[in-house]
Amino acid sequence: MKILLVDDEYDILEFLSYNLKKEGFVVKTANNGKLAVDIAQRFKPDLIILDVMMPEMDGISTCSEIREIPTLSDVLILFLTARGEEYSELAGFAAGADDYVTKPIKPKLLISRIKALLKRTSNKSQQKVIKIGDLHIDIDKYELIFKNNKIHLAKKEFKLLYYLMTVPGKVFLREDIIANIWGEAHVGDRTLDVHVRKIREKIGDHYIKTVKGVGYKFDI
Amino acid sequence: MKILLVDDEYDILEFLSYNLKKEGFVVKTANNGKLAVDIAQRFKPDLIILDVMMPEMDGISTCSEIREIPTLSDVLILFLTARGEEYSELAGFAAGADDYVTKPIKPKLLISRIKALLKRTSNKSQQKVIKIGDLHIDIDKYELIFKNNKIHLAKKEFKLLYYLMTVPGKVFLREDIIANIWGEAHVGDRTLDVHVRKIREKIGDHYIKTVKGVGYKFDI
DNA sequence: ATTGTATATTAATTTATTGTTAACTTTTTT
DNA sequence: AAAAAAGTTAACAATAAATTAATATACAAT
Repeated sequence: MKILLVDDEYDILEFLSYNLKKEGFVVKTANNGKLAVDIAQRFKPDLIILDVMMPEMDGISTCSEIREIPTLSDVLILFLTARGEEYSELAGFAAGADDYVTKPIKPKLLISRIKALLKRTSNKSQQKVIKIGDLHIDIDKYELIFKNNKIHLAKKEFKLLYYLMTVPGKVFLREDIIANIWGEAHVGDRTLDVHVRKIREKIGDHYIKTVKGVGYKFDI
Repeated sequence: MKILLVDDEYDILEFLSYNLKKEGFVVKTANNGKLAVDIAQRFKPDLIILDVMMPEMDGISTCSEIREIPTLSDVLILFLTARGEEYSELAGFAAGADDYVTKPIKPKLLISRIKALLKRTSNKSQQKVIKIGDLHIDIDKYELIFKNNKIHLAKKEFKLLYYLMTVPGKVFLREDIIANIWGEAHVGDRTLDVHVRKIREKIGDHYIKTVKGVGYKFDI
């Protein structure tokens, strides 16, 4: 997976580049919008990470320009914005952004979001119904059936259980779960546990297993 | 599903093309009516999105021309019109349009409408009568029978109940319901609730279930 | 055109559900 | 035994929807 990083600050380019390469991404960088557009056309990245605030040509303009290049029309674009720049979320999505992450950047969060983004576009055919053991979850009906009885789950509970059930047996990292269910929002340390507990109350303890220090997994 | 996009403005073609491709549609574009007719014959799209206002050959003429081509006679046609162009709605439907959306275009709304449109026709066996439990709804007669008694529903109530009944059990998102029943009009936040309540008053509470934070579903 | 009636929408308020946090406990790891 | 991580509980805050009543709109009959 190829990523083009665009930011005017050299330190940030270095820092992110290092972290992304460590994850196995092929990374190229550009320190301004003009250059980014040039490089993008030759490099053909899968994802472009754009800083919103840059001198001369800002991220939004760069994004709009990229979206107009037919060969790049479906590259993913992720914005980096400073917290509190209200405008950028709207303007960014309007310009064709796929996601955005606020600074200061936590590499792990960023990587989590990137993976979610890449995955979202690769598995188009998301499974609508998953059956495992006594459980049967249906995203269209927003319904969970457990031993032939409908169980009511609140939205967050449903999303969480569904997420874990998408790959039974796989351990999902706490941080990935949070990035997926909550996105940006800063959520307290115990919030996820409380939701897990609520689900366990309804379907029993054994389905959702804790992997201490790592995360949770769904298993029979 | 194949879509042919026709607009004279390059920006709009790009913008919509990007958004539609992201949804998994196969998209081709044309920047004038003449070209559109040509491409349509070879591409055989399921849906043609036509801007009404175009120099030389406008959307309405293009639409009429397409409707006269036997192999394209049942392609769906959706118009894009600028808000306030009163005439186009009437003229458009007269020329054989299936739906229309006003600019500025909100991609989510557009996609919602497109899906509704495609579904409506793919369900060739568009059920005129749906029977579920004690209910029996007949779209032609505009009639609802509940426990062998005719129940009178106002137009909006009827459309809403019918929409939910088309796929029993499936949760319809609030935004999709609104896009489908109200279309363009900006409708207040509680309007849908009030209509749901009126239906519930007539057929009892349990048929229409609320899925908090998501939408409503029809279920027995 | 005027009136009456049905229908649709909004606004204000209430109710219910859902989500989050904080404080404390238990379990696991080192 | 200490530290770290997760479990548990209950309080509360936030959110969404239900409800009600008041208005607005549309439509038909006169």
